[in-house]
Amino acid sequence: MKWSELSDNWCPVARTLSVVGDRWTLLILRDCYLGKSRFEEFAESSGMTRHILAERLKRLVEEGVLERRLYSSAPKRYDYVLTEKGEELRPALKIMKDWGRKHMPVRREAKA
Amino acid sequence: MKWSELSDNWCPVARTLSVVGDRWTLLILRDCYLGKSRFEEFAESSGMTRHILAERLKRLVEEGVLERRLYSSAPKRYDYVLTEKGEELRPALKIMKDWGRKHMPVRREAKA
DNA sequence: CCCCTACGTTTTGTTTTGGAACTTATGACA
DNA sequence: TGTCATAAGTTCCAAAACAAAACGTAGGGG
Repeated sequence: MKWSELSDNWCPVARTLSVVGDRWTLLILRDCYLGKSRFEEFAESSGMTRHILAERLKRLVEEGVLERRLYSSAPKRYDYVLTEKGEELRPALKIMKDWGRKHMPVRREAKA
Repeated sequence: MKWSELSDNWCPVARTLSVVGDRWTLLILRDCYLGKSRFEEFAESSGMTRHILAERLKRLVEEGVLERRLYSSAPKRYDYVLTEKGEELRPALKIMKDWGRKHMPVRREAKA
């Protein structure tokens, strides 16, 4: 089954996952909730490749979770801000944060 | 960056995603919260391939989210039940369900 | 015997991802 | 004016993940 098919699944969880159901997308949202909005910020913070980041941002904008906003006109620079729709997923990330703190202790040091 | 590296990330959300950060894994959890526990039930309900399902179940058991339980000894049959750790993610799925209902209406019919 | 159930594994080919270099447009500095 | 820096992407190719379908295994029932 493919992503696109999931978006019309009978189950609302599946439809949600058709938008945010991969680790990179959820890490982008985490960064948004932490106040980040720029391409370079997302790339550095999450450790994902620019390739994947660009693709995920595009989908999040298409789905109305983020809004692409011109923040500098010369040179043209865009950033990404949460819509109300995007804000409404914040509690889900909060639960994942608490769950991670409780159940997934850090075992070794990592750079990212 | 790979899954394994995410598990030692400084961010608890990232560590959580190292376990449940893909659509199939979260769909398995959804099925568990709906009361399903058997391999065939997961396979049919979610539409994922048996290959992927087996791999995800294995990881969920390794991470202590599910428990593999012998429910028939002849022939030997196993199913998968939520641990307390797994139960604690239920609220996150609940939020995704509500979000999907509100923001992701079904556009066409789909079989799965 | 032969087919059925049910939890998987194997195989083969396609799609997605990872990693790194490259592009474009502009500002800053000398 | 030339060179470097910034920042948002794009392009390329190899490696990894995935999809689909067949196969394996260990019984049970007719």
